[in-house]
Amino acid sequence: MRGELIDIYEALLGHFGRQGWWPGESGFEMMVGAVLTQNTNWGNVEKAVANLKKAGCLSPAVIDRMGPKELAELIRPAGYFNIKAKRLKNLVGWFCQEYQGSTELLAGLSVARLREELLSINGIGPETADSIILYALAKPTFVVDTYTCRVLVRHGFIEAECGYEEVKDFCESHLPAEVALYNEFHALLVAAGKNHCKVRAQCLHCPLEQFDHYTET
DNA sequence: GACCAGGCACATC
DNA sequence: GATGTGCATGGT
Repeated sequence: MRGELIDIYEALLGHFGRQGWWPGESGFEMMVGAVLTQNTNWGNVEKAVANLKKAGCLSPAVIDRMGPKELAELIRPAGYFNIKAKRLKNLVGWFCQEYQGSTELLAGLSVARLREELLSINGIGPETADSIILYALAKPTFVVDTYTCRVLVRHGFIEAECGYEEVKDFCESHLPAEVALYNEFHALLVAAGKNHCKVRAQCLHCPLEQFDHYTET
């Protein structure tokens, strides 16, 4: 018995508990964090966000006006700071120009429209777009990342060759479209991905051990 | 010192 | 269409 996707969720929730994502005090801070965390440890993102706050720069209008060099200096701890400064400027420029830097205005759009617009911005790929829609705007779209794929492949839910949209469609078609569920599940998959080896090594009660198709990779 | 971390765009074949 | 590469800091 492989179990259903929702069983994986329940097992992870039971083991790791609620993750409380996304860390951030405002929708805009979450948008910024979504770009800064690209291929980057969250601890480093927090340092960069703290720099922005300390400098009084964590607002759409300020970042929109800043020079890319100045912005890059502030976000240096997040790594890839030059490219991320450009990406942030692209995102915030669009946000200010089209939506007056208002997350309320942005949240008025449909998920499909938001995805289309976000994906057209250079530097915003599918995971960043979905993270913004789900976490900053609280609208239901499933966020896929490397951990999602790793865990779901291990348990035979998807093929290793599946692309982003395929994995997303699979998850959305096997779960109720609820923001709170999508939110928590993604965070739990990250926790599972991070803790996987440790959990397997140290305990006989890996949260997913009950499921078949379990293979070490 | 090697390896990894909550990706993405672009060049090349 | 698939595969490879640059981007960069900070923790383990």
